[in-house]
Amino acid sequence: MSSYDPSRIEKKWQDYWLENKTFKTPTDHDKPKYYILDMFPYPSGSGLHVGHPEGYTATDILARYKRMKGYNVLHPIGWDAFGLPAEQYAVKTGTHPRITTERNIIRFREQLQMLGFSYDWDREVDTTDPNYYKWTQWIFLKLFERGLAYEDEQPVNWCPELGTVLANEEVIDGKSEVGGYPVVRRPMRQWVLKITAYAEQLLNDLDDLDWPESTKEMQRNWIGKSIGAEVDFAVPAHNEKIRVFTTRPDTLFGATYMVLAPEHHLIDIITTDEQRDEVNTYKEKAANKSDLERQELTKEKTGVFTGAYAINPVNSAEIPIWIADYVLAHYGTGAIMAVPGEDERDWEFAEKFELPIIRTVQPPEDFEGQAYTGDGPSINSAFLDGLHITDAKTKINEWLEHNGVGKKSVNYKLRDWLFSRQRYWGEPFPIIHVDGEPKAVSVDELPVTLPEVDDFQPTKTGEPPLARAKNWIETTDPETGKKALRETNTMPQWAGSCWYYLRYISPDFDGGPVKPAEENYWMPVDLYVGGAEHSVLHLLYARFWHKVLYDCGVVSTKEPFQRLVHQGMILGEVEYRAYEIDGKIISAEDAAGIEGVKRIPLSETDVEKKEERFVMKGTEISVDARAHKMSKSRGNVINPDDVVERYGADSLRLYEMFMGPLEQVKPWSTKGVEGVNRFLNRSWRLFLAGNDNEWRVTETEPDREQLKVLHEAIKKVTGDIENMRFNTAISALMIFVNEANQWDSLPKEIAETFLILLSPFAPHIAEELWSQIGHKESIAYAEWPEYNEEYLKSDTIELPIQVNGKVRANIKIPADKVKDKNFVIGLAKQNKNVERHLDGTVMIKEIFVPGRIVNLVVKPA
RNA sequence: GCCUGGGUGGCGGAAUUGGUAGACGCGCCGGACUCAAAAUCCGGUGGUGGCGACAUCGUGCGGGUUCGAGUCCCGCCCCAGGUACCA
Repeated sequence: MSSYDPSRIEKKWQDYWLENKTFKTPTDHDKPKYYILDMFPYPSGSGLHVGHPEGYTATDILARYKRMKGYNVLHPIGWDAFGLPAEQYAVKTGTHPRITTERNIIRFREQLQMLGFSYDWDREVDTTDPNYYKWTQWIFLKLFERGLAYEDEQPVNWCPELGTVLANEEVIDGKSEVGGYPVVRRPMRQWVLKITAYAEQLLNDLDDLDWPESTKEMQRNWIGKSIGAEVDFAVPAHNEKIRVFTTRPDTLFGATYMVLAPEHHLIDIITTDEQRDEVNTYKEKAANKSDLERQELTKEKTGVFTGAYAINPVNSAEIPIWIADYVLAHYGTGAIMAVPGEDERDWEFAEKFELPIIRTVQPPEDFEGQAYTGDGPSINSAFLDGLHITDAKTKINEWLEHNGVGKKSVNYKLRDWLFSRQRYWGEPFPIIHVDGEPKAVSVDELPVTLPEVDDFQPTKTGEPPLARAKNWIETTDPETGKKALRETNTMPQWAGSCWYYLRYISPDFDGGPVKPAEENYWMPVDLYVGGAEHSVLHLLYARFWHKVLYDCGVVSTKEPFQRLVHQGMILGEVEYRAYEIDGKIISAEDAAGIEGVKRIPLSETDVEKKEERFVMKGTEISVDARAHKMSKSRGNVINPDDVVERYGADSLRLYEMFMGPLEQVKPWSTKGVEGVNRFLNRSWRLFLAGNDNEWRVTETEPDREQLKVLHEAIKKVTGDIENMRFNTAISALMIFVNEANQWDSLPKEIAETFLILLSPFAPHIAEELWSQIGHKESIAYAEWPEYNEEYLKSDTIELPIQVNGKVRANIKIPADKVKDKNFVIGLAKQNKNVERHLDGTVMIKEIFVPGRIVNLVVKPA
């Protein structure tokens, strides 16, 4: 036996778990189940970073805990392996993305196994595996059959540098998220999924989910439901009408002009000859602006008059029609009625272009602003006068419907999902084009596999890379024997991650994406842990697919993920920086916005805290003190491999959980890792101590005090794991070890229970000591202990005594007397310090909370 | 601007239903062991005053409710993440 040496024991147990398939998912359905899921990683070339093990350790602790509590646990992992980096690497080097991807997966798998996670490695899924994407394609066909997948010409973000189209979410500040290349808008034939058909369900079903409120709120805002009305404004000169959507139909009498989005289809028809040049120029400018530029210029409203007039249906007033880019083509009907009196944007526009403003809601007397958006009685509104907003809306909606010029209407911000990419490394669409019409590939021909190509770049004409595979594209329709062309777009990375949680349930099933009997048992996912950056897109898309699969009868639950938790980001170590200019150090607050300022790194010993800020030691010069996001360019990335090599996987796991609450953003501290490593050393020495590593576990009966210490730990650790408060659970284990270190020996019963408590957090050391005690079986299925209330009781209880709310003494009360008010207060009054504070006062009130506190309220005599 | 979190020692963080603020860890200070160092062990550690017993201040700021507020209420300030002309 030797001292604690993680490098010696960790590999040994990892091999043991793999060989014995310790964490194979049970196939019986006799016990309660617990499905605990991690967001699967994209296997990038740079390997695991310390952010991955954070969420993965949390779920692993829970998985191990639930197994010991007698649950059947499904805890799988896999690879979200389609993606742009492998493809860009292929374009550069000619290496097939499959090669890169396989290499990265091997590395990721090794790294995850090195951390001792209890995944069932027989259920690994890989989105790039044809046996997997066969079912991604199958699900797409379901969408297609149901009319939820359609082709459309859409203005898309074309990135010439990458030679591909990017989704909005991949474009940041007008540049590509990957590489930072410029992006332009260009119309293109695309596949689109009709997620809007599920808008209402996606919104309503959020209510019953145990998710962070912020995430639910973000999804609600993204869906963006608003209730209002559609109103038609006639354009008599052209016998046309313009439909608008408004949330304030009650303000219709205040609509003094209309505005169309520059892309609106009626503009060319209604524009008068005098205005035509000006309108065309404006349209052209708007079209050439990127989304970003259009947003940037929001401060100043711009617009042009079309020369045309529409008729306000409520009062037959003739109002001018303008175009302006503050009206968005893709929201509502792409046209608005402008009500400057009650809308700030319209007010601003009206003022600039000297358009009339009529208030139709009476603002309060002290109101000094411009547009008034609050509630109040209607004015200048004929039959609506006097009614407040809600009633006015009801009445006008009735009027609109009765007169056939409008009706109540619901509108969503959510738009259909652009689902195709002009890339190689993605799932091919199971679609052929016959006579120019898209047609589903029959199910028994799935999967449609990726063809080999000579080059991974798009073609010169901008066609996707698959267009290079001539033999693959040209095919025949087996039904009609006609010539057919395969779809050359591929699916986005989201596709594979939309349903992977189902494939884990029956990874080898060949009758569908998931085996019904198994699905019925395992779904829904009981706990899903992953980054908050997926709050909207991944989680919304996956919910959408799940609902479609529910409607197809493939799954039995309406929602996939019952409980969701986001782990917080881990930042680099805290850095201290001074600012220097021309050789002089200046205060951080003075450095803002000054050119040529250099930032000088300082060590912790160079700085001190002065009131609210950090300064250079002995000066008034303030410095920056903060932790930053880990990034290669900053050079503050912590590599988990290095941490494991120095301190072992158990220390890394323990530290990541001990840093603070899981959900919180927190800075890394190497000293902190050393702290938990010391704790593991101390734990080891509970069992093996002294120079000759004497075995300290004895067959003796534990005493009362030892049981108390142990059962306090059981209670705290159990409750904390249930509530995912791992940091305080670890602190309870530390308290136990600190106490136990003072004992002469360690009774076996206590030793074993402690190891069980420790094992979800630090499984390698727990297995090792468990086997040294003499167990032949893994600790993984040991029974989780229950605490016994009896042992937690003590003979005396310390009770704080307050006088006027300030603690003046702590007194010891025999346990059987704690509820005896007279006894306790009597004892309290005898305490010297209490007596001193009661001296010369009159008692007003005696507060007695049994076992908690005594507060004597007095006033001067 | 809006939405969602969050401000507690030198640092990461604890604190059940409103009931001893600062658990646990880091760092720091002192001591033991050692020729010495590392490792380890023991003790101390919110500020101020006091030899001490104690006293006093203290959970972003200003009010309030309460016998009692980090926790509840009202009004602000600051930080982080998300989002942005959504009619």
